[in-house]
Amino acid sequence: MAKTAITPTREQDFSAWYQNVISAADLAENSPVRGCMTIKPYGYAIWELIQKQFDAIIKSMGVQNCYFPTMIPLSFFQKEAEHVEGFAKESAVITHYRLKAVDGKITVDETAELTEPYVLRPTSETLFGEAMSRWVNSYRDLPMLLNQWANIFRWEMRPRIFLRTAEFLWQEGHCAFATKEECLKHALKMLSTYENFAKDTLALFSYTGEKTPEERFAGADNTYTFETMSQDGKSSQSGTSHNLGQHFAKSFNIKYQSEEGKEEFAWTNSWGVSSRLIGAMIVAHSDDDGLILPPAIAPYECVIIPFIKSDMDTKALTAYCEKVKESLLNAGIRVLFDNSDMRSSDKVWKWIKKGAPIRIEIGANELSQDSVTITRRDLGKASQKQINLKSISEIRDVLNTMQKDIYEKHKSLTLDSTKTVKTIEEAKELLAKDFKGFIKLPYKETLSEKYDELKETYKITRRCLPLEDKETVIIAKSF
RNA sequence: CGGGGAAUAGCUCAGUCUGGUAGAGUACUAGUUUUGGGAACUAGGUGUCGCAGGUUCGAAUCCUGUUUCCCCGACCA
Repeated sequence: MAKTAITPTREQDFSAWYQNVISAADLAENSPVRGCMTIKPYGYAIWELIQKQFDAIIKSMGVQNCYFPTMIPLSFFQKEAEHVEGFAKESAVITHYRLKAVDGKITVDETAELTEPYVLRPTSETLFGEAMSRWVNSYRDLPMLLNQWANIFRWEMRPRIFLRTAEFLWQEGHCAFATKEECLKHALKMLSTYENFAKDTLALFSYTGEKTPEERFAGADNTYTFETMSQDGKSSQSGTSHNLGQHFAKSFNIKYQSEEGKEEFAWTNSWGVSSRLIGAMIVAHSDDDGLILPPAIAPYECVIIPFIKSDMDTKALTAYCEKVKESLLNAGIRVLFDNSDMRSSDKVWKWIKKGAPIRIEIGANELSQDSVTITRRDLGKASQKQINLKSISEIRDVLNTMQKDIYEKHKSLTLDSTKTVKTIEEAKELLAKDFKGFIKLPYKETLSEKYDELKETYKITRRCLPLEDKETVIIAKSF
């Protein structure tokens, strides 16, 4: 069997494989702080590309960015009963504002206790609610479409790098509307925006749907989600959109005067995607040789690797590589000329593990033929081909095709690993045979003790009721 | 937060039972020959043994506490 860059393989131990892909690609590492990660430059570059592209989308939809403090007064949580219930168990709380040194040891100064503790934001509905109560006055102020890019704290009991960390990065949109209909329509619009973004940018196929009541966001009328599948058949809640109805408007007193001069409560929604997207993308696409990045979020879509022979004119080769790099940059392609003095074959492996979509090899052959040799990361050596420098812009097409192919592959994986059954007994049969994937069945079938039994035994959860068919529920193991 | 495992060189780990002052592979540095999916030889540098106490003439090793990671649960808008 061929040697793989990552051990163990996905088949052998998916969880260990996942962590090794991240460290081999140099994306992130565990930090000394419990449950938190340090995102390294290559990993952060991926997040920046996600940020940049999604930010452009929401701005084109009329959303404006703003920024609130990381700390939320404890009293804000008390205003919405369900909400505090939902987040109480995973909140980090700031209680003191000063340190002291005793015998050279730094400790908390117990005399410097805050009169009101602050909660490190687990989400910002309360802050936005309080602000909107002042910012919304007239129907002319609506809709108010806001977003913030921020860090979030949730004291997770069992963290997993990117997929579930105690601190993570996200965007949270918070919007207020004059009518119930507008608000719901917009929440659903954001859900489809996420679905398309996941497809076009992260090459992720997803199931979109509504969360069942027990999975709903604390304080929402409806929670919508898009769920993506990992290669071991588990589901990741990759983004959500909540229709908050008037819960927060009433708790925080977000009122406006209508055209008729009447005072009305606004309707609000909120929606977010986080750095979990990176984790979802890794478990969906990567292989036993490491990371596979869809071109749209690859820090470098192409990496040029020179192959130097001892009797070669190094300067001529370097100059040629620079020329190739220039023409790719001119074609709007993110490219890196890896001119470091590693061995060429080591560079090849390095960029395989880091998931660079296209590897461009340039050596004596290419130099003499005015060409380059390209290899697609997802297809490996079989996809290797030589193209002429004159038609170098064809690489753009290869990247576009690759983006689509990775999506189609993930779509096939998901559809092939989704089984539809009619009864809870059939679902049980599947799970008993160690089925890895999603199971679709009539929702009412899961409203019995038999489902609870299944849930206990196989650790499955209701993922969502697909928008197009709310009588059906998708159940799966969760990340 | 409960149960189990772990923490020693950048990385993977041996050494811990039986206390005596730190080791391998790999990586790294230099040189030579190499280079198209993980090169070979030669010569070198590398450690608060997670952290804090304790026992001891002496602690990576024994004891106590603590932090972090991994696995299984519970938890997870």
